[in-house]
Amino acid sequence: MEVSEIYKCIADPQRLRIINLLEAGPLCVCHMQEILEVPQVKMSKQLSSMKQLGLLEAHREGTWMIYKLVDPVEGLITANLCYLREAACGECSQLQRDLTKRKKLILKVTKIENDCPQEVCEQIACC
Amino acid sequence: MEVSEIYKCIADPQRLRIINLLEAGPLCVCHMQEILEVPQVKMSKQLSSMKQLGLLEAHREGTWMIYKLVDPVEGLITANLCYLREAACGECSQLQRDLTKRKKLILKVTKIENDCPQEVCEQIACC
DNA sequence: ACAGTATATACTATATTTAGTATATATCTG
DNA sequence: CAGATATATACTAAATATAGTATATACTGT
Repeated sequence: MEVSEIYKCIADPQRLRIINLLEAGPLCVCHMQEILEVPQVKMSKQLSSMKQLGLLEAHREGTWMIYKLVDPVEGLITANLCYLREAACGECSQLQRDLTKRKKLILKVTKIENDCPQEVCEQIACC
Repeated sequence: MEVSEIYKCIADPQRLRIINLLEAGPLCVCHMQEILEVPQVKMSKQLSSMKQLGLLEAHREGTWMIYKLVDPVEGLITANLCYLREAACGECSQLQRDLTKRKKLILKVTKIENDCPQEVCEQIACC
């Protein structure tokens, strides 16, 4: 995997937002969709292209597909996210907002099915 | 200037090589052309697009245009270059080779016109 | 004013990326 | 097995980016 591919990936604001979310923990497609407010096709296509690139992995859990970040180029992604989350620009504050939204969503989902321990849900958003 | 624009810029191997060169100091178009071995049009167009983006600045010196890096987003570029120069991938070693080539070229150029102090040439490659 | 060198731009062809609609697949539930 | 939910894919239209050829501009030295 070439570094230029990684940069091409994070050069798209939408994809950067996906990576930002997944860096905080695995998520299923429908939750990402809800957080980023994008149509299903778009989300699915972006995820599958990033998976093909080797940047993401996925496994099925019932009808859900849980995606997670692989970050193969020795933390290049992590380093940049770390940087961007601190930075003061429009895109950067969006990343922060997405993370907040992610937390709220996971909490909400956890409340519905109260038999699932929150630690688990926080990690894989399984229920 | 949006961060995604910066990433879009370094996502192109050719442009990354240009940025890598300029991070080591200002250079004129013809020298970059010689180091990267690309046709004049391509070089010129890439430089002008990066200039329009606000990533580069240029000033004329005789018939030469000297370009230099502006790096406006608080060292995002510098941080990544720092990272990439250490990394072990094809693109990364190319960056190292370009820097070596740059040094040699500047030395060669300096020898021809021996009335110009080398310190100056190293910095702006003026002669 | 002219020839030479360095650089930029206009225009065009081509390739790559993105977005949307419709449809397919996979899994679960009753 | 039928209906519901979640996700993926095929196909197409549209937008963007890239590359090449030819031409223009800007400056220097004669």
